[in-house]
Amino acid sequence: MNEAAPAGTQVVAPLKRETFSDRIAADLRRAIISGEIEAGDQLREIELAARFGVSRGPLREALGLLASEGLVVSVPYTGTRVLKLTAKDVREIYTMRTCLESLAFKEIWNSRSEAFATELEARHKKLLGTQQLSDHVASSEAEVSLHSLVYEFCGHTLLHESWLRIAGRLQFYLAVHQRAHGRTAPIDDAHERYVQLALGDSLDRMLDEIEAHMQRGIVQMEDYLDG
Amino acid sequence: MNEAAPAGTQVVAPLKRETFSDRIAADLRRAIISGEIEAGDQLREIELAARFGVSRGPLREALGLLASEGLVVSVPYTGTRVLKLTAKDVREIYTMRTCLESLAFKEIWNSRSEAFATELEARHKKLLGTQQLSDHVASSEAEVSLHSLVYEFCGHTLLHESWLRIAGRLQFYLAVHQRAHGRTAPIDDAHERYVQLALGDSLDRMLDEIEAHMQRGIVQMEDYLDG
DNA sequence: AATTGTATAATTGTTGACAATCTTACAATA
DNA sequence: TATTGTAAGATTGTCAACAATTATACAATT
Repeated sequence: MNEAAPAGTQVVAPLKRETFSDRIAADLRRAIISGEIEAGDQLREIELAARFGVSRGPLREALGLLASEGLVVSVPYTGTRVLKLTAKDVREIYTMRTCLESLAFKEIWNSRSEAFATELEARHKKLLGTQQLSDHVASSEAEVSLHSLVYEFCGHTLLHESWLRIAGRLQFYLAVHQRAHGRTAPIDDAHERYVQLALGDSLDRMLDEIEAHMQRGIVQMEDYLDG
Repeated sequence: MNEAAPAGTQVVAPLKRETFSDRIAADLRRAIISGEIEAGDQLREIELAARFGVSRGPLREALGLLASEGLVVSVPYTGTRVLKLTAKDVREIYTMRTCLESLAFKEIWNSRSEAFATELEARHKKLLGTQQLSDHVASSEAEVSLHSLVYEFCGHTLLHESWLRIAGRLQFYLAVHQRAHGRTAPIDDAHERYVQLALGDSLDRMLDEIEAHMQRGIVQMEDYLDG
């Protein structure tokens, strides 16, 4: 092999040109989260290619992206289906979140900016708005967006990337769960407390809140499965 | 309230048929980690397709897999190049490892099996062997394999998956680093201590060791960059 | 009725050709 | 000299047809 790039030149913000597969992956993601395509459904390549007006090549690439996010699972020569979440899956999502989000707050704690605070409150307000409108999809998106903030600001690229890889599954679960419940109203003031502590002055209390927040999420899921 | 065996058809070990892209991805991974393809090199699809005797379709899929592992980075219409690790990248890998491996040990601690202990010592012995042979590739693989064990045994699928997604980058770094150093001999008895504590009876001491282990890794990397 | 074998259909895996985009070299211009 | 425009080449993106594999229906057999 040959030819590395010149040592000095640093690639900055490649300004990625959008390719078909990106748009298709986004559309499919939306369709899955909104419930238009249900959990367990098979995603047929020919059918979807026709629907999006492309050939199977780019479509396969889009499915590959979704598979890397865990939203679909594909078996060679058999097909790819929309993820069917189990209770174990959800528990794992929450324990992972505890771990990742704690690290994110540790990383950002001593350099929380004004912009961070502003944006955090903006996203919180947006979440409250969607909850009042009973818009399940927008609500799940807003909740994920609220929690995404710390990953976006903490400056830890790998951590942010790891978060993005499970954020889709979380949003999928939240949307499904809320649809099943038939409500989007918050069960308590958890997010108020979350925002307040995130802007407060005790990292330890924030970390405790994260753990408690996730634990409540697990309990809520298990209650739902029992009821 | 736990555990599986739900009604309905359960997917049992799909026995994945191997497809071209899997084998190609594995071969490319090996070539990248061994240094046959150097960091920063461009991976040309036509050239690689010819080398592996396939068309560009499966090859592109293989590149997609490597991209999802972070071993290569691709820009639309421009190409995909082998990852060039920065000091920041390496620091992030180690802080992520601290976070993930701690969770893994918390999960497994009270259910460590006899098989776990046996396999841990087996992999440790294998690591020592490769280090004496000064085989950089095998040594980096053995070291990653040693640390992989806890993820394989802890029963946390999502955690394991997250680990696999950074394990390739870690092995890549270890191999590059060891080649640059020209040695594979351990700098201290870190792995002895790691194994001993992993089989010991204090989770807290194990967690401390993980943190220290990763911190040493970062320091070692920074020393190398300065020297 | 349950099981097994076989032909058929449906679906994914793979290929080679063509289109779109980027990179490079180089001449024209100020 | 430095800059800009342009054309050629190289590389990736996309497509439509073909091959390999799996799933289904159904008859034959026990």
